[in-house]
Amino acid sequence: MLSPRQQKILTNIIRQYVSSARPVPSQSIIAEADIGVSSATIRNEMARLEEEGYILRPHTSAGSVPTDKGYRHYVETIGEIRLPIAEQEQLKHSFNTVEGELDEWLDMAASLLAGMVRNTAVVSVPKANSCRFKHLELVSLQDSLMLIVLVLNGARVRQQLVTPDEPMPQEKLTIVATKLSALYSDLNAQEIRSLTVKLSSIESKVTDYVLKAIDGEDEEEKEDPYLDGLHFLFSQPEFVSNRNLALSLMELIEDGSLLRSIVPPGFSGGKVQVIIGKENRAEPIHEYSVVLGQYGTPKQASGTIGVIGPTRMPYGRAIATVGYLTSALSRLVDEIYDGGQQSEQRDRQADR
Amino acid sequence: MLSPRQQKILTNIIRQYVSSARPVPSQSIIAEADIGVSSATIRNEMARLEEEGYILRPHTSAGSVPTDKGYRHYVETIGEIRLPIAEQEQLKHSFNTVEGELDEWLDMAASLLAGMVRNTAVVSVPKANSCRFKHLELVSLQDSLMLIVLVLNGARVRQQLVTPDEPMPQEKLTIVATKLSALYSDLNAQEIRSLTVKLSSIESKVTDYVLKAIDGEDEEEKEDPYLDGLHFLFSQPEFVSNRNLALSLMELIEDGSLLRSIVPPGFSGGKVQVIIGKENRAEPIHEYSVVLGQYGTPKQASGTIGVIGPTRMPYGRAIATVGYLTSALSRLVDEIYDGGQQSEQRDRQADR
DNA sequence: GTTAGCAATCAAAGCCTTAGAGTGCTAATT
DNA sequence: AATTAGCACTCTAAGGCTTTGATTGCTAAC
Repeated sequence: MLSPRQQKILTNIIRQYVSSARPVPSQSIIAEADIGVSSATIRNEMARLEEEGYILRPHTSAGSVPTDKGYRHYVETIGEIRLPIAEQEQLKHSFNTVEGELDEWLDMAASLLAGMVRNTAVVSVPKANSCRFKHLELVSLQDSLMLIVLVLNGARVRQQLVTPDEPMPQEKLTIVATKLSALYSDLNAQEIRSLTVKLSSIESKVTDYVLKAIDGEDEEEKEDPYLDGLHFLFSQPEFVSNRNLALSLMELIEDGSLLRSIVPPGFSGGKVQVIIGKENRAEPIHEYSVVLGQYGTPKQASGTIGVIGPTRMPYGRAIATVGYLTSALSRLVDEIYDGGQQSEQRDRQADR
Repeated sequence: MLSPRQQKILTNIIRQYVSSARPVPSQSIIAEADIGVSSATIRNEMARLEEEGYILRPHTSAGSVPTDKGYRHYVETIGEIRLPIAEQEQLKHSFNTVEGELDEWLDMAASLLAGMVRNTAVVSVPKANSCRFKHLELVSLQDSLMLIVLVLNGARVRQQLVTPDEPMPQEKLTIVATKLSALYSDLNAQEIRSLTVKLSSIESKVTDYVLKAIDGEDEEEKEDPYLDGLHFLFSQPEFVSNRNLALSLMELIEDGSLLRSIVPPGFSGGKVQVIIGKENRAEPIHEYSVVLGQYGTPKQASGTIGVIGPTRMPYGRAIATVGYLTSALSRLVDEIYDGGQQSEQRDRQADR
């Protein structure tokens, strides 16, 4: 519906508005976009763009500001975006400085994303769709205090302090742990429940905890996501003009309910998804946009990574970065969860 | 140096200013403080308080605003403060809804503190002054990936993914883990290093990780502290008047270097410490105050809990709450770290 | 369809005035 | 010597008015 020239103008308006945060006048469009017409023509086109709802004007004699619809059109038409090789290298490099634990990778991902897009980044902990027992360990810390360490599939480690009824020496605990580890190996909660083995008091106490923990994993994710770049929310000029909105957004973020209200109902992996302004379900983010990716695979485990910021956001960069990090984290999850495919795994190793 | 009446006036100015955030006029002092003099007398006293540096005036015809010195005096003279019983009960109750992991207790502490004082709360993870090996477990996740789970004293669990050179069946790993667990039990890094036992390739690889982990614990604390109530920083009127300051503070908080720059060099447990405005070492918090407590004991493990907010802060409440939470967390650390004293432990149990 | 030219529009900044909150000072009072 | 009533003085905050400058909308010519 938009002529190529209109598109070009719209795109240019968005580019300029994203970086300057002020209405874009027809003059600076001719200056920046290499289009062979005068400012008057641009103004004519602008009038049409406004009629169609792609832009709006703060007042009669002001420049153009993109609307949600304008951004939407922009996002739909930029097509595949890749990060420049140099920046990919940089990300890869930072990523490689981390070692070991999943947490740190996720934290790093949030930090990189926030830095690249200069907005707030959120990374949720991957949630496995099936939770299986892997291993159990009981450690006596002192006579009447012991630590249960539970390893689930996907290298998830859970721990809890427990006070047994009577003191338990380490040897005894080791025997219990070994027995239960063998018994429950690779089972899920339901399968463990259906076992009809006679258990001692301590064994059933431990089993109770194990079941509770696995059930907990299967339920809603309660774990707080990794956050970074919160301060960007407040350095943006949008914050000044609408303080209350930014504040309620911040509370949403802090109490951890952000992702729940952001992620749309039918969100499944694949492409990076962009939700712009009023397209958001949650009221407090009607003036914000979100760029979301899902990493991992539904079969194994999957988590969400995203950026949130004012609708005036560098969508290209955001989409590219989220896309890049999505595949990086996917590889990671794959490595941790899926042992079967040796060949694939070698690929991954080589890739890093 | 201050007459009782001057004290009374100063205290009242602070109380009012803390809750209203606007200069306190002589009128409202007579209204609130039950002092048998006229506003003219108050004004005379105010003039003297200003000369002495306890208060200052935004301009000639404005009311009083406390200075750092004024707050300092106030804090020195309020004496022992206890939380009202009702609120103690409430805290205790919230605390008891949490179960199990240390992390959750700390998170809860931050959340409660922030809520009570309506400011940003920080709780650092307790750092043990000595780190000892407790237990080791190796879990095979797939042919070429294994998980090392290391338990240290104080119920600290550390984990790392490792790719061994050759596939290792679980049985083999269990044997290795059992052997090393027995060998290193209750030793610290140095003692482990001084052992001269011949180790297999896999055993020494695991040992390397163990040593690295223990060394890491002994070093600077790198773990991010628990944060809550960040949004309070931005709902305060102070934020509007000095946005840049609040922003740099927020960056400080986000990159985790906050506690390092807050905690004064010779800070050791005991009493709750209050650092007001310019008394802070770090430049970005010269208009903020910090109320700090140290929990745990130097002998076992200790962490820091604190509130940070504008100098206009409810010091009484803050000190009382930090004090309360300090002892609550101390009990917790004691329970986890110190097994020797049975009698003490029973007390603690009864107390909850 | 494009464009030059110019009047019309509007926000932002500056300036002035006013209102009122609150003090400082003086002189009277206890 | 301390207190206080009373009043002039000070200073901010708010409102209104004007000016400035950026930018458009429109018209008429190309």
